[in-house]
Amino acid sequence: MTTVIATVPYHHGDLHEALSAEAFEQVRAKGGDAVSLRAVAQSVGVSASAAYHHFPDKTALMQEVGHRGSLELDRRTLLAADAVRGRGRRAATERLRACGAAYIGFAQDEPHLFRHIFGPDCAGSALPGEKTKDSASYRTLGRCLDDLDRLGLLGAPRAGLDLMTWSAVHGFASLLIEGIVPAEATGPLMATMVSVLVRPPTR
Amino acid sequence: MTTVIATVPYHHGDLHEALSAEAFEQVRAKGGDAVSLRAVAQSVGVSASAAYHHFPDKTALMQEVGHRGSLELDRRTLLAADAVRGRGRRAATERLRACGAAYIGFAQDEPHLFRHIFGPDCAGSALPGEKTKDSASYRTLGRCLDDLDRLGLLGAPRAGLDLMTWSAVHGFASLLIEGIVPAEATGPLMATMVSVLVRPPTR
DNA sequence: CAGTTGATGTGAACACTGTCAAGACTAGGT
DNA sequence: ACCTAGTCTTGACAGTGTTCACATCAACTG
Repeated sequence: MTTVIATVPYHHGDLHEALSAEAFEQVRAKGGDAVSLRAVAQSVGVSASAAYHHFPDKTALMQEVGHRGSLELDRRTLLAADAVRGRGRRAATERLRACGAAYIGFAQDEPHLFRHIFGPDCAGSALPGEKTKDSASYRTLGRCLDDLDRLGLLGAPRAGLDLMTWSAVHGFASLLIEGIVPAEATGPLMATMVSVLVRPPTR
Repeated sequence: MTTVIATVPYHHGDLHEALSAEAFEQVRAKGGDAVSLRAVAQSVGVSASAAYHHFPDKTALMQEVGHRGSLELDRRTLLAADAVRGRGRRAATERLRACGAAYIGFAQDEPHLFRHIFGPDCAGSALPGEKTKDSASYRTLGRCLDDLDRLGLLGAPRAGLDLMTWSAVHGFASLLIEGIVPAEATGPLMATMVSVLVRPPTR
């Protein structure tokens, strides 16, 4: 039991944070549809109606869960992209592949979270001000394409390529976690992507 | 109103069909999460528990709704592809674009249905025997690519292109109906797809 | 320091959900 | 005529999101 130095708020400490964190963990484990406000509240050791002093809705709580999830997704793709060093053709190509693979890998590792992030409750209205449209993972992917473009390796005009790439990666991830396409298809998919996007080496 | 000739079953006529059709309509209108077994049963004019003599679960009913939905999706894509006549370069290219646009158009017109079809309840286990993996719309898309391949217009090896194309179209449709990308992006997206897949005319 | 105030908690209640068990009705075969 | 098997209803159970009246406690006001 650590004594908190900072001014401890009223009864619980920080119920908002506690509820949000617990909800996140439960969504991650059981999926958004399977978690109930009551269960989350009980796990935190608080009455169900207490949550309504920190969130207007169950939906609001779930949206915050979605926001946490998308932060994690962004982190993973950025990490994967940054892990590939170098400025040459090989590096730029590999960076794009790694970035896409990380996106898909996240969906594979955390299917419930992934579904929830892009589910109807969260996707439409992210936290105030920010559009999911320009999410960090989208921009990370775009930067990989920029690198290729700078090297003159793109086989098609740059404009629109990021949206297409994101769509393909996202769509494949969705189909994957629903069991519609097998996990073994991930490697080939990214290989096809690269072969379609990147101009073959002139020799 | 078509009169059924076959031996009319017991009390209701064909409750299985009636429930399935009504559920389909409600999912289509309100979305899968917003329809309840009880409401469907009541609309049909029957007690809620009556449904359990025709479906083991609510999930089973919803799966049948999903199946109906995917039949409709298949029909739309096939129709769009068949509407483009001709065997030349222009026709084959336009056919691919039309096929993808129809897929996306379905999602746009029937977002609830589209979400439901590929939602966790339906996608995994379609009706007995058939994998959604080789759905008709997937095969239709593949045939468009075959046409292009026969004409030698594909800029990359044929294998894997269908999966990538499907992923992109499906992913874009998903992002679109969640409001993450704007509807105006549909045209450009399909244009980019074509420009990436189809080799530019040699002149 | 006494007292008001507003944020934060509780418990009970409402209307709803999916699901199940017990019984009523009905159709068809013997 | 009877019985069986299929069909549907009523009533109940546990669980859900949400709201209400009420308790509690921190901090500010006079």
